[in-house]
Amino acid sequence: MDGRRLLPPRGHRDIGRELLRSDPAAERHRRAPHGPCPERFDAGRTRPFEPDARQEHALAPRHGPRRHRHPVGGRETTQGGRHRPARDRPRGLCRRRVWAWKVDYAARIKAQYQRLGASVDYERERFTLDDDYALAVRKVFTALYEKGLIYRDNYMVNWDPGSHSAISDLEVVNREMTDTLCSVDYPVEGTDRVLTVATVRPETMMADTAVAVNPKDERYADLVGEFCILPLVGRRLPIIADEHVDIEFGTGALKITPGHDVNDFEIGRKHGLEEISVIGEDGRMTEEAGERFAGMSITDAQIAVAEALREEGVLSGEEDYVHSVPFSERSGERIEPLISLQWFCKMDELAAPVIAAVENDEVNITPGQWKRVYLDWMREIRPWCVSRQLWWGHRIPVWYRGDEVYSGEVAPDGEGWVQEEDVLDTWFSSAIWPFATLGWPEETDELKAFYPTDFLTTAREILFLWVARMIMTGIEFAGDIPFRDVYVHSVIQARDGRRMSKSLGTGIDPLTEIDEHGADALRFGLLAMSSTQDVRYSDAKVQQGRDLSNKLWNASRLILLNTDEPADRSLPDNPAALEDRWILSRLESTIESVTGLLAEYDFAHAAQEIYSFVFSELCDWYLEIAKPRIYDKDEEAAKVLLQTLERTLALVHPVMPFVTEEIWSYHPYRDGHLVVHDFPETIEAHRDLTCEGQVGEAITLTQRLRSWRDMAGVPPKIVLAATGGNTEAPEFVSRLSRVSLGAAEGEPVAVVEGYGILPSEGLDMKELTDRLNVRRGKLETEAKKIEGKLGNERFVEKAPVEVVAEEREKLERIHTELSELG
RNA sequence: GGGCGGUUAGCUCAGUUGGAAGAGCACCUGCUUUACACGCAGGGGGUCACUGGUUCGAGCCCAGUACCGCCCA
Repeated sequence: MDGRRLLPPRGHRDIGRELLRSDPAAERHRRAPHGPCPERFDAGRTRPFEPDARQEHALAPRHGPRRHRHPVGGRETTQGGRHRPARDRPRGLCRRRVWAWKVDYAARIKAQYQRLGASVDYERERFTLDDDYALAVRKVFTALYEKGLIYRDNYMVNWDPGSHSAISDLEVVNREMTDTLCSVDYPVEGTDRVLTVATVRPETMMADTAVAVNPKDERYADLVGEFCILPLVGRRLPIIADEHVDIEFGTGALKITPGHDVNDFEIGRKHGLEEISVIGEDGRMTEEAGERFAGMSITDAQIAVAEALREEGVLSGEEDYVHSVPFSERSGERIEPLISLQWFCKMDELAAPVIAAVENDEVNITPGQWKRVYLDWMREIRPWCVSRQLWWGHRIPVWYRGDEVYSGEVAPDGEGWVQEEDVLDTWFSSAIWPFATLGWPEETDELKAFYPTDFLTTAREILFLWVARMIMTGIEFAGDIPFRDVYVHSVIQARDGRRMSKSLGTGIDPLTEIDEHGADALRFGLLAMSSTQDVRYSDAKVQQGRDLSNKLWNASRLILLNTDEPADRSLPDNPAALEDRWILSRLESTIESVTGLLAEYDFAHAAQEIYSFVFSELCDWYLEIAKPRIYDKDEEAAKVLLQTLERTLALVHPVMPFVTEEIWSYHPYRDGHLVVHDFPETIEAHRDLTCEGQVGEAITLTQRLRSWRDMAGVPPKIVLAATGGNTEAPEFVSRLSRVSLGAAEGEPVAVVEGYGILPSEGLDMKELTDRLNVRRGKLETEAKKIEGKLGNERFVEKAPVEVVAEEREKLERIHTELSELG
């Protein structure tokens, strides 16, 4: 290991999100000669190492929900249950459990990465709660607080009644639900008219503070500015105009409940409406909901409120309504949008340089379509809720004493200070991963050497949550972007096209796949199958990887068991044998192509190139052509074989590290491990396009002869003889086609590519005639098509001359073959 | 409701600027050829979702339709 990598965090439970693309890409960077900035990489999902949702869920209920907030700095809300005492004992317990878990989990992750063959520095690990990392987190928080970018406020959050915490958008999953859409009549004050509103959540109506209509809606234009009366409660609600209201939906009148609906909250703030909460953080109705409903669960309240409305005769309609409803990924409970006292970070100021960095291509996002998606999101960015009500995590570095509030890296001097109970959102500490892991805020050698990094691979769902925030903090605190390239990897779906997910049971465990097919096969398969942004898991591609691994092994056996180490390894630029020049040239083309594809992060095509070079060009043709010389211990052949094998192994190693390293250990040129061997550079002198053309023609000739043999039903053992034709054809054509060219004179029974095939036993002339007739039919159809084209004056006139000339050549070739068929 | 992606061989997917439809797997026929049957050779198989348009020429460009998927609201 070269000591330049950081431990990629987090385990691979499912590979749908966890492709190893960073590894081959990193190796390309590492081995390719490049500038003074060495690289490091964060592999895979690389969410910095923290307990995940399941772990937290397993911990939290055991100690009960934590609900203690210091009210300083924010307006109190009307929800209940927020003044419970702090529970220090559970925090301590939880912390110990998390650390025990961390030790165990870190070992598992490490083992998984090792089995997958990730080329990282296993000596360097960082845990987000390490002392120095935690200090960096506090420093960042304090700096943002002092700049006035972090503040405390009552705001709408995704409240998870199950885990008793605000949760991030990422942890919210939307599901289709059928609910009852209730139409409720709100009488308009001072008239006998009613405004009918439609809602799936009648139980929140006690928190209504307005009714809104679209300003363009003529039906209600005269009512804007008037008031209506909230049924059951009797409160006066202003009728306001807001463009957000959909004229087509329901009656076109929308009840506004700023305390319990995200959109209503925004509208409420815009119009300065009162924010009332009737649902508590425990998921039950509060006293604010009125005696009749207080204490009820939301489901019970829904039924009870509908019943009450029915009694009053204002429930004018009920129908089934299918819509998507947010649920917590942590607890499985339905998310309650609640107004809650939380810590926020202002984003506008921090986002501006991030938008600029991406717009100016200082940070490239691949594939390009994500750049726009990313920018769209960044331009609409909202304040970030950074506080969480969990037992573990980075405790917010804020202390209270009476009305005083202090933020700093350590507790303030003096008596009576109480630290904030809330902890930071995991993405807050993750946001500084690229530089905090390198020792920031100290100006360490690592920081100087490795920051900024070259690239990051990531999943698209955390492009905003994490990647954007890393860029923000990077620019703000480390003084530079954290990486130049962001590669958004594709999502592998289950074999049947469904999303991979534990709850659906559609996950695929990479370790099981490795047990069955080997790590090299899995790595190859994942690269090969990930051509587009959403692809199905393909067992066939993993099989292909296994086949490639096997092929490499066997080809190497042929080479290594039959060659002696040459006294002088160097090769002339132009070896005497045609096939030697050919394979060297083809290898150069392949290296050039693969290098280019890796640079573009086109891993699927890179895998394809490698596969076809090894199978087709190296094994099927070159090794077969060279076999006699291999067995004869031809020295120049040995040099070509050993060098070609060496360079091929180095080329394939990033994709298949295990088998290539193993083969390398038997290679006479071995000098240290392959993992630190240079990625092959192209050798221009080996390029020989004339030779590639010549051998290409010889290969085509061989294939035509073989095909003809098959058509004529000639048994494999029989060697045919042919006369005439091109006397320049390489020796191997005769050998590989089992048609001895120019070996005899006689009256041919057929002509193939200008060679006259002589009569021989085993020739089934009947079979041949039948099949040749089929062939003739095809050629004639094709000839007619081309003749039609060339007969079209407009084609000849308007198409480029090259295209027309090409068509003429094609036609000529067809006529030649037709005449050969006789 | 808004945005994006997809629809090509039995299956999973390629197809660069418009110029004779490709790969892997599966299938068929041969082959115990001394690296490899996880192999070799040969072969069959496609109205490129549908409709219209641009063009000498469309899988590719334009408009619309249908179905599938993802993201956001």
